Amino acid sequence: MNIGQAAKQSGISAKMIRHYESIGLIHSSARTDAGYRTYSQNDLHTLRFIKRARSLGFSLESIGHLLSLWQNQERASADVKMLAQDHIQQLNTKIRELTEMRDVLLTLVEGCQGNHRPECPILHGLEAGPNCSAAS
Amino acid sequence: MNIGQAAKQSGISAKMIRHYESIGLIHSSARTDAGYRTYSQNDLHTLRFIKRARSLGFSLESIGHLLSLWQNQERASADVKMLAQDHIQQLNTKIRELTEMRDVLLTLVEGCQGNHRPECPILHGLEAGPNCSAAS
DNA sequence: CTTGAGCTTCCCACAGTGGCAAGCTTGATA
DNA sequence: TATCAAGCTTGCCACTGTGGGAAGCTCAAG
Repeated sequence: MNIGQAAKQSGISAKMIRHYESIGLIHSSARTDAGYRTYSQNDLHTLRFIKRARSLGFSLESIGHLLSLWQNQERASADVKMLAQDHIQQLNTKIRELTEMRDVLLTLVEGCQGNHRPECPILHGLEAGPNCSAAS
Repeated sequence: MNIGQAAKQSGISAKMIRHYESIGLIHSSARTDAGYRTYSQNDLHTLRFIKRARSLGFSLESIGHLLSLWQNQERASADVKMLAQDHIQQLNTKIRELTEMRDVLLTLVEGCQGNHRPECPILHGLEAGPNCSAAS
């Protein structure tokens, strides 16, 4: 199967497949005499694994670790679990940060008339600092 | 005040202040004869505005809009409000995505023994796709 | 006058993805 | 068989926002 087919079937763009190869995330695929990359079902399996890991927000670096654990029959599930928990932590941190931002913004927006006049608590908030008293 | 002072007092690194100037987010500051950038209280005010907008997650592009509204005495608060609401939307979308990722991962992690043995539901989940039945 | 801190510009890096261009291959059709 | 479109190749540039470093100038204090 050529790269276009592999892209369609894995959900990863051809561009990205080449990129993943270039950074060593996946092994260099086989090539035809003309130099076309060819992909086996096994390769496809790996690409799908990557696709799903990406969709859970793992970084390419973490995915590298996950792949090597996946392919290592002697792995300890504890190692995988640690990676996953670590990522959950990061997700929670990010979620918390974004939620705080949103809540501050919501407060500001609620106070804003949103009319034709220039008076605007949102701008005042940015000026004075919503977190001015609460440090930064 | 030199750029170093401005950086300390605004919380934006000197590096970034120069960058913001280079992309036109802020006006080019005054210079001494020797070519050193100098910043007034007014400039500092602007930098702090940017700092706070950044801390609420606004993109530099949006901050450009916010700045011009801020400096325009004839703005309509409705315009500011729209920008803010738009950003809240984006934050909510992101929060939702990350939360979904986290929840899927939590489910996988719960099923994993996390011991010395290779059997690992997390890897199975990545293989088969946690969202395999639920589309992607 | 020397020294060290601070400033200048310019280039490189990161993660992850997209786009474009020049040139070759492949397969089908006229 | 000649040709044409679609698909492949590599390579370079873009984005966002930030940091690092180098080479060289300036300023203030000793």
